[in-house]
Amino acid sequence: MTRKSHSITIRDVARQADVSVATVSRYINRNAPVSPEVAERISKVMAELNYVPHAAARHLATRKTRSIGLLLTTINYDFFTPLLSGLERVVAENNHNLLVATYRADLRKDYPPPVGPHNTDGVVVFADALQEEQLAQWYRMNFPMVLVHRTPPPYLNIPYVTIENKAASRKIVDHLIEVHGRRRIIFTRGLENHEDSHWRELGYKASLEAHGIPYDPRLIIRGEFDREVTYQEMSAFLANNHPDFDAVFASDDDSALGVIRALNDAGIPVPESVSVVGFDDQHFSCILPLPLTTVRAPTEEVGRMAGSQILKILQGEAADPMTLLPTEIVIRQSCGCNESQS
Amino acid sequence: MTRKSHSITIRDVARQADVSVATVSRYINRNAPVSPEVAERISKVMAELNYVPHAAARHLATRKTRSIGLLLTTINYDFFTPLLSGLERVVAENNHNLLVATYRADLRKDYPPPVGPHNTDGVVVFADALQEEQLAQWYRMNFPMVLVHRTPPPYLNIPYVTIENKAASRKIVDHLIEVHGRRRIIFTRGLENHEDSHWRELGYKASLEAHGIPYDPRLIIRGEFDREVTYQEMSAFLANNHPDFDAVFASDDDSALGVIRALNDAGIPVPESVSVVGFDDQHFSCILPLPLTTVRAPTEEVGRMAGSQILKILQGEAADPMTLLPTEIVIRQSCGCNESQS
DNA sequence: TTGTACGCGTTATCAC
DNA sequence: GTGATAACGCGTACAA
Repeated sequence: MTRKSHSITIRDVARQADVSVATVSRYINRNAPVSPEVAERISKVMAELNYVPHAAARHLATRKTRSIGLLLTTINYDFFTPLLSGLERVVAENNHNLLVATYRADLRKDYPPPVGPHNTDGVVVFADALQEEQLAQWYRMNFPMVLVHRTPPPYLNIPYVTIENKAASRKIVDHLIEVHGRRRIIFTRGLENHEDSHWRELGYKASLEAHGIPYDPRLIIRGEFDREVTYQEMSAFLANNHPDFDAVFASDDDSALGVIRALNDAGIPVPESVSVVGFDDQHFSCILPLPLTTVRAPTEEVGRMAGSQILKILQGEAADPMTLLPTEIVIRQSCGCNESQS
Repeated sequence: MTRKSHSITIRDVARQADVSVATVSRYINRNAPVSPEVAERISKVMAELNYVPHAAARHLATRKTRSIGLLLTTINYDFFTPLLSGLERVVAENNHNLLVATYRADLRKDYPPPVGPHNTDGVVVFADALQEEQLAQWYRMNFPMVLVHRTPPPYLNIPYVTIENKAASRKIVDHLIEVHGRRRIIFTRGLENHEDSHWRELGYKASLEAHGIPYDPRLIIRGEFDREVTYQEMSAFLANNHPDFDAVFASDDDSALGVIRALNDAGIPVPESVSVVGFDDQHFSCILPLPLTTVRAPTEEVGRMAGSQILKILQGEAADPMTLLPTEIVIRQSCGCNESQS
């Protein structure tokens, strides 16, 4: 260590305020009484010097980083905006920092995740950003975690927050069937290994079954929660001679846009000939000239809840093992209804 | 310090591998030769112990955090998704972490920004997240910064990356005038203190002037880059007896949606009676049933460039003082054109 | 109420 | 090529 640091430290403050570093520390952390006049002196010197405690040193001494990590698979979807927004707000309100990182467990098995015990006090893990093995390891060492849009494996008691997928999916498909008389309904799958997609498909099947409609695997289309992929797949479906259909349940709103575009390309009138519904109620969904009938997912609240759960754990409280946020279907016009938009 | 830490340290590795901590450190950082067999031993022990170096300790010793901060005013807009995505990618590729934080300089004058020299090696500052005074202070202490969507005050030589606003705005208004014969064009302003909005307005004015159309302040509407605000303002405008108009240049696509909705509510046909154009080419803009004529802003690249600039600085290289990314107008249908959508 | 001194986990500087 | 060991800046027993 040769290079004398030129940054100002607590020692500089102490010297100028003519007290010990301990006193300055106490003043900063307000964890022990400091006489008013000394406090005044310290405060003034700190302001003069623009002193800000060095985080790393603090972390090392405290063994707390005051920051929490968010582990995502990708940042490509607008879906993440409300999630991030909600999480950041809660985290910031509690004077913590937020580290945002992407990680594809399947791609980088040899590298450790970019956020973890070494640089955060806890992490929020989205969907399948982490593999079970990694979850298990952190679980064993009691590292605080909260899962979002994913349930933990049964033997790992990790708190999670997710949304109600199945019932709402079933309801929206019910609507297609009962109100609009649709019976040949396509489902565009989301990403594999993504529970949301899985549950939505189950809701879809449940509805079909309840109405005595046979499940036809030819009506299941790949979509990956991606507008472009869904557009391609839907177009391919339409191009070949395909089974009849009269509705599409897209696994999310973004895919629904891909579906609609493919349908438009093919000259199939929506919603007259084919009803289209989605999931999420994204930012754009209500404003489309053909407003989307969809399921409202409280994504921002998922972010907030994840934040408050992880903070609870950090404060030594027990987190709720499971937070299941309600969803509701919102009927607009892409299904064929003609209600006023909301 | 009472609580003996149970985390495994470099010392544990050293002991088990039967070498000194210095050697382990050398192995980890590959900054000095280590005999192959020793390397092998260390490597094995590290894997067994799941050892990950403690970031804070490293930071303290190195005086480098290996993380960069992103300072935003808010995360409410989908606009940030590509920005964040681009930035995160570059940052991660260079083995750095990304701290995302919001800060409203105007609201919390007494609190220091959540990211800064104390916990990052450098920050990317969006628009007016920071006040000049703070910029100046960090500049004086040589703290690495890159501004995005903002130019630094003239006396602060801070690198910035932003997009070409004025020329594109002028071009899109030219289009309205020259191709569609519009002459009474509304501009919905973005946020105050936001340079993008400012430059877009200048482009708007330049176009008017070039065509000999008088500037009418009554045609300037508040919008704040927000769909809802713009909707309200536009509706209010329409409700009172207002001057004639035949087109709207919205300061961003999100506002354009608010405009269109207000117009729809009022029964004014778009684009027949009124052309509407936006700015940004957001994710949803091309898929609208009335695809939006707008300006394509390379927001993801702004993120990437900001990342590479700040990393350059961290590596001791000089950053480009200014990075001005080109924009291009994309003609779709909301202006009245009937081109195929892209 | 205040000060002294040690430890947090790592890097880097010496010697060897 | 390797091993001791002093920093890095801060928090906190413990003593006063």
